[in-house]
Amino acid sequence: MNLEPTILDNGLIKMPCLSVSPTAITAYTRLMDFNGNFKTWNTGIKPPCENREKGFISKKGQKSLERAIYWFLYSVDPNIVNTGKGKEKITFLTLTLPSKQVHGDKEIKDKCLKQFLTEIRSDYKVTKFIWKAEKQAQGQLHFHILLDKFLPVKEVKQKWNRILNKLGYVYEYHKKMSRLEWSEYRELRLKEVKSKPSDKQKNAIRQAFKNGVACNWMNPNSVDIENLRKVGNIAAYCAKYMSKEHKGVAKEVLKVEGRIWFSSQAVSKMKNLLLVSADDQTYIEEFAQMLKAYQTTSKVYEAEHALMLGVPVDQLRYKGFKTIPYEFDEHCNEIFNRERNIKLFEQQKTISVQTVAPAPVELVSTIEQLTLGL
DNA sequence: CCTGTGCACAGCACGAAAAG
DNA sequence: CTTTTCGTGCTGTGCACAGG
Repeated sequence: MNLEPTILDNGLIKMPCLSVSPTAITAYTRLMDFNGNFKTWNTGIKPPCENREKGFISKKGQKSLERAIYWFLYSVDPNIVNTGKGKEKITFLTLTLPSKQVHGDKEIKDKCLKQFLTEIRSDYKVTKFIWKAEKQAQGQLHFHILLDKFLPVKEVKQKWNRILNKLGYVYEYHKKMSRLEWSEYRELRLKEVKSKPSDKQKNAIRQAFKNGVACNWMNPNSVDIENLRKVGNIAAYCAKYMSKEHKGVAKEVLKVEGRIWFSSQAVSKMKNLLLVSADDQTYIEEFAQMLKAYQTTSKVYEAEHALMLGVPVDQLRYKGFKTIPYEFDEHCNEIFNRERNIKLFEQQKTISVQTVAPAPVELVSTIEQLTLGL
């Protein structure tokens, strides 16, 4: 694409703009008049469309979910995106139903998920979160939630079970499990193990039975907190895990009624920074220099209407680029009150030069890999 | 890749009231 | 007192298709 502004026959300008995300910078063109107002390309004809939910996340929904995840992680701690440090500041949990789902998806979301979110907001001061609803193979609704605090599993489990039992899900579990003798329970659990069970697994089952009896089967394992310790690229992992596309035939039982995902307002307002060079070409010129610096790598992707540099802004900052990273900082201050601390960035510089800079130039073969997080 | 468009409505925020 | 529910206003997403 062309990085120079061009004047059209109708007097409007095709203006190159930059969209800056934590992980990439993309150049594209927008239509402007001479007063600096954006104009739309289209003719004002509204295309016919049916705004109906499909039950599955769309391609576009996937993209915005991924973008929300990247911005969320970056706002909690830039290191999570840049170097992988800071995992202890977030929680990635899965909420499930301990017995067969008998209510509609909307009802469960309204009565249980809504209340759960309200409570963790007040109890743990959670302000940023993203949730995604999915169905398991048997059509059981469950939720993945990414949030900005480190939560204690035990408490969260009790909380979720208490809330769930408003609809009777814990009591149903209790009724089913308290009937079982140890031998029956063991048999049931061993069915889940595909290969020959190890001693460790056998012990775990025995312990689970003991725990179940101890709490009268009223505290099922309905909460799972993902252990992120061994995950290298948290951002890519979460984005992939949460926004994974539904494969194969769109089965009716796997459809989710109503909202598929949502982010809190604090996350919703995090949008990519838009840079327009109205009077001078400072931003575009710096972007061109950036492209030059990375021209031999696979970080540059050119499409017909877009030119993308898949390098994190902070990394560009350490490379010595100033203007765009500075604007990006200002933007971050506005949308999530990041403390502007030059010393912090100087410290990061020394760390990041070692952890980020020597990264081998890996082959990015697809646009998906390059743009993950946009 | 990026944008805009418009409608319905999910669901957030917040406060207040009710329930425990 | 704390927890839960309810009411209201309003934000912003999903949807398909248009443009570059």
